[in-house]
Formats: sequence, C-alpha cells, structure tokens
Amino acid sequence: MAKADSNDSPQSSAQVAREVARLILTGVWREGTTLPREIELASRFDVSRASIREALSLLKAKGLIVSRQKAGTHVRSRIDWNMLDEELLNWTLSELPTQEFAQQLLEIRRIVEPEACAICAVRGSDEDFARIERAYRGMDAAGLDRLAYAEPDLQFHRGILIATGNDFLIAFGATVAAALRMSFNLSTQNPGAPRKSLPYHRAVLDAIWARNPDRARQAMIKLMDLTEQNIILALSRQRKKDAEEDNARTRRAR
Amino acid sequence: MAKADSNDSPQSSAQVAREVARLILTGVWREGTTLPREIELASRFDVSRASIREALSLLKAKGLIVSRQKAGTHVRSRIDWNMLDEELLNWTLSELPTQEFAQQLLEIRRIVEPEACAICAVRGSDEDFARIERAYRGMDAAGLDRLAYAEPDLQFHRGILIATGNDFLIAFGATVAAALRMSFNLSTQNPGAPRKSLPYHRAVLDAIWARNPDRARQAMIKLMDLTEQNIILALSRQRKKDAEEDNARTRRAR
DNA sequence: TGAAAAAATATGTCTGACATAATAACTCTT
DNA sequence: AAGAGTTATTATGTCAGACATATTTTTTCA
Repeated sequence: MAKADSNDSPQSSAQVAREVARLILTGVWREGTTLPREIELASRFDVSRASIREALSLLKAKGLIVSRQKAGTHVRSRIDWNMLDEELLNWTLSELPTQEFAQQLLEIRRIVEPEACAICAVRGSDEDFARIERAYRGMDAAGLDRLAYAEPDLQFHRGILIATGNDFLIAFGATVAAALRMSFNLSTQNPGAPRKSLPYHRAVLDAIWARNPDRARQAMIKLMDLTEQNIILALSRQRKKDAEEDNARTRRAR
Repeated sequence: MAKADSNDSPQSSAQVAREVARLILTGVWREGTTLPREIELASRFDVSRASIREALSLLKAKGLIVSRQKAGTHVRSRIDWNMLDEELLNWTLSELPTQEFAQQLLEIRRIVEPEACAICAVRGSDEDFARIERAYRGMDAAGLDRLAYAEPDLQFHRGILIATGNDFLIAFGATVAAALRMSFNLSTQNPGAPRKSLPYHRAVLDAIWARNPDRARQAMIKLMDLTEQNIILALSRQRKKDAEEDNARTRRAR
C-alpha cells in the first residue's frame, strides 16, 4: 500500500498521476471508463485542480487517457497504452507483477537484445566496447552483493543498445531496465542467480570485442535462456511460498 | 512554420508542447540545456504559466525534460528520450525526416515484425486472423488510391502485433504507424509502391492462416525487404529532386 | 416529426498569490 | 584567507476563483 518505491517525487501531481495510473492498470477503471470530473478528482485527492490537470497531462502523454471538452476524460483502450514507457513499466511492476507480465517481458527481450547485440558487434566503437567492459568489471567486482550487481548489469545491457547507434533500440533500454528490476526483485528467491550470469556476460563481451555478430547473437541468446530459467525458477518458488503462507493463514483462521 | 499537420489539437498547451519538443528535437535546445523560466516561456508563447506547465508535464512524461525546484528545467540526454512514443515519432517525422531516421526505423521493424509475425501464426486466434484478413481486403479494395491504402495497411500490421497477445509488441504498433506514415509521405516519389506490396501481404496472411511460423517469418522478412527498397528508391529520388530545385534556385539567383 | 435554437456542462485557459526546496550570497569564526 | 554555518534568493510547485470554449442535451418552433 505504501510507496515501496525507490523514487522520491514528493510532488503531489506526480503522486496523483501514479495513483490514477494504478487505478487504470489494475482495472478498477477499465478501458472506456469515464473518469470522475476534474473537480471531483481534486476533492478526492485533496489537491487543486491544477495539480490534477498536470497529473492527467502526464497520463495523456503515456496514452492511458484522452479527454475532450464537455465529453470528459476517458481511459483509452489498452492497445494505445505506451507500455514501453519506463514509468509505466515500473508502475506495472510494482502493482501487477504477474507471471504473464514477466513472460511478455522475456519474450520481447529475446526478440530485441540478441539482434541488438549482433549489430553492436558490427557497428560499435571501441569506446562503446570499453564502456561495456567497464560495466562487466563492475558486475564482477560486486561479487554476491545483488544490489551492487544490479547497476553495472543494467549498464552492460544499456551499453550494447547504445552502441548500436539506433535511437529506437536505445529507447528499448527502458524495457530492459524494467526487466532487470523485476529479476532483482525476484532474486530474493534465488540469491545466487545474478552471479551465475557473469560468465554468460563475459561470452557476450568477448564476442563483441571479436566483432563477430553471429557469436554475439548466440551469446546473448544463451544469456536470455539463463535469465528465463532463473525467472521461472524464482516465480515457482515464490508461488510455493505464497501458497504455504496461504495455508498457514487458513489454519490459523480455523 | 505553420502547423502542416493532420492533427487538430487547437489546445494551446498542446501547441506549446509541440513547439518546445521541436526546439529540442531539432537541437536548438541541446541535451543539458536549461530551458527559459516558466514565466519567460509564458510570455514568449503568449499563454499563461498554467498552460506552459501542462505542456512541460507532457514532455516530462516522454522523457525529454526534467525539472527541479530552483534548479530549473533541463533537456535530458537523448538516451532517456522515449523515442518509441507515437507523438514523439510523428514530431520527429515532420521536423527531421532524415535518411538516418528512416534507416533506424527500418532496422527495428526488421528486428521486431518478423518475429512478431511468427508468434502471431502460432498464438493468434481465428478472430485475430479474420481481422487481419479484413485489413488485407481493405488494402486490395483501395486499388491505387494511396490514402485509402494507408489505413488498412496499418491495421494489417497492427493486427499481427495484437494477435501476439504481448503488450510490448502491441505498443510497438506506434512505431510501425510512424514508419508507415513515413512511407506514405515518401510514396509521392513512387506512387505505385504501396500497391506492389499487396502480394507480399497476401503471402504473410496465407502463412498465418496455415499457422506456419517459419513461413510467416520469412514472408514478413520479404515484405520488409520490399519496404526497404521502396524507401531507399523514394529517398534517392527526393534527394535528386531537391538538388534540381536547388540548382534552379541558384540559376535564378545569378 | 424534425430541424434550429438555447441551455447545460466538463475541459481548457487566465490571473495572481503563496509554498517549498535548492542554490547562491553572506556572514562569522578560526 | 579558508571554511563552516546562516541567511537571502529564486525557479518550480501548489492553490484559489474566475472566465472561455466546445460538445452534448434539451427545448422550442415550424
């Protein structure tokens, strides 16, 4: 219920935006729903109409809602939501971290990242590669510290996308960031998982330095395979744990 | 200078957002630049500070800018821009339709759409396929009318993405929409091009109905090849035309 | 019955004020 | 003169109430 988010943003308009987004993402306000009028939202959230409008402006930009004079503000259909937006991804991750969401995230990473990696191997500059290698070293240095491992891990993947020089692949970094965040959250169920991925990252790095696109692609595919296994394992352990807790609650209730 | 856009949006805040986005995208306000203060922007665009704030709120949501109290509003670095956002794509398309942009767009479509097509063939429902087929029929019915061809063409590609059931692939529809819009703009240089793509779409449709992922992937790759050829041809013709106009201007100036 | 006119209403915009947080300036001490 | 602590300063953040505008809904009248 609480923020449970590393983000600060004490801005009231940002908080409103997040809360409205939550209501939409969790389906309380379904597609096509007309939102309450601005003045009603203002009184409900106890902020001014101006803040409400700024919040809605943010959500409009992400494709969640659309508004017309007199007609009101409506929730747009899902296909118009810009799910590749970083904030939207993070909100979904903290509100509805379903298995389906995890699988979809894996699926698209598997489509994009191996190809990006191949392009990176061909087109990246030595400076690009050096930056990726620095990230690799950071991961190595982190040892078994999951938190310290996370940041260079993201830099590693981002570095590959950046090296492609393709603005759209670079923008895909937001999606990768969300996926890694999810993996990090799940790694409580499997603390050793991050470290195990290190040699796979090494293989990617070597293939890139060798400027061998096919090897780079294959190495990235293997890394994706490992990631998928780890996530499936973590999810099943979590489900098991949740079920046990459920049982315990049921017993207590009797 | 004028709007030159099919979009209506007479909203002043939307206009301001677009203009500020233009200044950022075209590099007038580079990465790291501090924007003028809100009251200055308000007087420059001759709107109230509230409208400025709503406009900036929109751009914040797209990752273009970030603002902190007292410190001001800054242009974020390019890697934070959400280039997969539909509006941002359309703005870039109308302000900076460079060859590089076109190639990047082609590159990412080539990565995503063939795989999406393969997934669609496996996972799509018959209703999904029927919707895609309706789009195909619409394209056929449009004949040589480029404008009438454009809408069902988009529905065809969107239909495939939707049929995958993957929210991220669905969100990628915004990028495809921008790419098709670009193709449409360029097709003045090559009016027959759209119609020529019809049999390639047919091949995709057949492969999907056959639920054959490999054939579907291959058919989509061929469609991408054709699209690429058309765009390269159109771009070279346009460059040639632009050069001739330039010559003409120079001669007149003498 | 149906088209034109009037009313109602939710978003869009403007104004001016105050709150807040981060920076810049200025103390004062050592 | 250097540095730590305090006090302005300033740009964004928020609030309040009013009016403008565009649709929809209702009413009126031919």
